[in-house]
Amino acid sequence: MPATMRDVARKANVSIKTVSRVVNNQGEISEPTRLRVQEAIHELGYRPNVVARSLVSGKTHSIGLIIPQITDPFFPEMVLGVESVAYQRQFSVFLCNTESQVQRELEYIDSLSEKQVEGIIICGTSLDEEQLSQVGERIPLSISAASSPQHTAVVHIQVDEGMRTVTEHLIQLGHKHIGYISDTELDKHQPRQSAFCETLRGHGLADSIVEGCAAVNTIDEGYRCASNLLRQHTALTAIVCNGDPLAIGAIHACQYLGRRVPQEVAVTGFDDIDLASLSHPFLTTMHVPRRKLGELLAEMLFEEISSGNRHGLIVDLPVELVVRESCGARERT
Amino acid sequence: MPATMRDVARKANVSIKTVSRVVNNQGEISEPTRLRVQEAIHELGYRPNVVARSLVSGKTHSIGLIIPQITDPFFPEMVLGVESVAYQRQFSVFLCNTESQVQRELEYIDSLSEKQVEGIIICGTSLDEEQLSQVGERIPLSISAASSPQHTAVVHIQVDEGMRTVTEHLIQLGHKHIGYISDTELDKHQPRQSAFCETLRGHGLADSIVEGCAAVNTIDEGYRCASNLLRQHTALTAIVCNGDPLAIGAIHACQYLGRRVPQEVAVTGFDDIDLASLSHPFLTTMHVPRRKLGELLAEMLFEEISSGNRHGLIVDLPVELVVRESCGARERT
DNA sequence: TTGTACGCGTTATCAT
DNA sequence: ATGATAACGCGTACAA
Repeated sequence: MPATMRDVARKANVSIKTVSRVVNNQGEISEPTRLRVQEAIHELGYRPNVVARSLVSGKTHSIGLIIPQITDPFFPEMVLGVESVAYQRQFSVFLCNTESQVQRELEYIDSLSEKQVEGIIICGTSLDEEQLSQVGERIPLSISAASSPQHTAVVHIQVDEGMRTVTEHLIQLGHKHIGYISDTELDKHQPRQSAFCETLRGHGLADSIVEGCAAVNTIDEGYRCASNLLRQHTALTAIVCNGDPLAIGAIHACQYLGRRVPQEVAVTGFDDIDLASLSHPFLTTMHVPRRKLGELLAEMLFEEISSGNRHGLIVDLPVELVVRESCGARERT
Repeated sequence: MPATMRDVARKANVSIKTVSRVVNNQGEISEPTRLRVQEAIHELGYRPNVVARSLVSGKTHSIGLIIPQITDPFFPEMVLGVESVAYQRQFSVFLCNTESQVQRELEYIDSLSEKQVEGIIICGTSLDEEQLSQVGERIPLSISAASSPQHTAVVHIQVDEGMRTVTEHLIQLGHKHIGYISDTELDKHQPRQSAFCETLRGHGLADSIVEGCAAVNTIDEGYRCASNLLRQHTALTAIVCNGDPLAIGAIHACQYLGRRVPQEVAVTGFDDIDLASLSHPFLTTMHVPRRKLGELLAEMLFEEISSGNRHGLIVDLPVELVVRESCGARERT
């Protein structure tokens, strides 16, 4: 049973309010009583109870961070970004791992708001615009997403732009039969996928579109999907992957099927995780500034928290093509 | 201003206590009033305020998790382990990233206990046994460490055993001049390092001991240290690294210096992160069950939390040698 | 079955 | 400069 202000007050022969004053350095206090109080605090090992403080102030100095999977190499850096700016602001962050389950995401949102967090950051949500708006209505919300629900601050990673760039890159290298593998549900309304399709269509390659769907962004899934794709569509000379792990799996699949990368099949990734510069061949991919993403999301959230109103800020985060070896940009025959 | 129990009570024409009863499903309540209350709850969008609840119960249903760096590939899986068992128990976890700074670790500990977390898990601490004991004295504490401070539950990763195994492996392959690279301060009292030295000594190779110190467990640091080591000690035919990223950096250094791995220089890692099975050559390393580690730490913590007393449980977590290519176990000439 | 009154540890408003 | 007292939102004991 830790000591309370009351205990300190008794020991120092002062009122509770006086203790409160020295703890928070507010108001004028005579030097002798201040010292008496501080001594009592020290002797009793008194530490303020933030829960009680929060009940009064209505501020918990904590936020929630919801992500699908911390083991997905995309997220650690982004979490780092969030955590570091939260630390600067003296906020604590609840980490919530949904394992990509909508149900769990909803549970976490409820749990967090019951715990009176002052805001929530969601990255890689499974919720729709409607649901996000509802959440943003009652609590500051900062998300990374393609759409821009009302009441929420959002960071657009320019992922469609990026997908267009990669696809153009492959077309320029002479590819006409290009496959697409994604870990998000295949759906022409997905900005990435539609960017991919439209780029092909823009070059008169509409008929060559071929897609595969992975359950999660892992090497194994990439291997599985690419194997299927390559077996069913022998004309394929390139595979665009929406995630580096998928791409690395795809490269393995090519190697297993005896199709050389990049000479016979070109492969591209997305995100530029550490693995991308260590795979063989080195992966051509889109670089996404993940730490920056986390920092931005956090800063936007704190902006809304401190200002007290939901401006629904929107920021674009550019991505950048990193040409390495897996497309044979220079050697393709 | 969210609705409170009082608001609900007024709306439903009942006392606060009655609302409390239906919210917590306790006591007998007549069906009509229960319905009235539930309707009021729904209409007002009432959500219980966990902060107030915590103040009364003294339980916050949250724990703290302190790690050095989430971007170090060792930690995401371990964090996953902790988070998933916390989720099962309906606990929230505060993620605290110290960036390996003692100062920050101490700040986090204070902040967490002020926030009344019910326990703290620390992995990769910079604190000494004394400091950890003090923390464990006033709050359930679960750590992964080499020593076993009082009042704390600890998981021993059998890392000295592992280091011995790797070293033996190299000696058996005929190596006589073996270097050692670690990201922890070089100190003969470090269990890993002393296991390494003693194994060499046990085989009459005491004179060949050579060590390098890395600042952090990264590929770049491994590259830097291994370069120095190889230049200063040309007789080296093997390098033991206390971390896979270091080992991968070391391999790069060998390649850069024109020394083939594993034919001319053997390299071993530690931890068996994903990278280890993707590097070239594939890395021989010690597998550490990281998710299991997180789960264990969490379970031990919850055990102490629910039982209410500090038994200071101690558990050993075995590691396992994974022989891949980087030592040329079969091809060495 | 339902309500009253008090306490949790802190901050804030007014006095003194 | 210091103190008494009432909140904050909820649970619990004890009544009714």
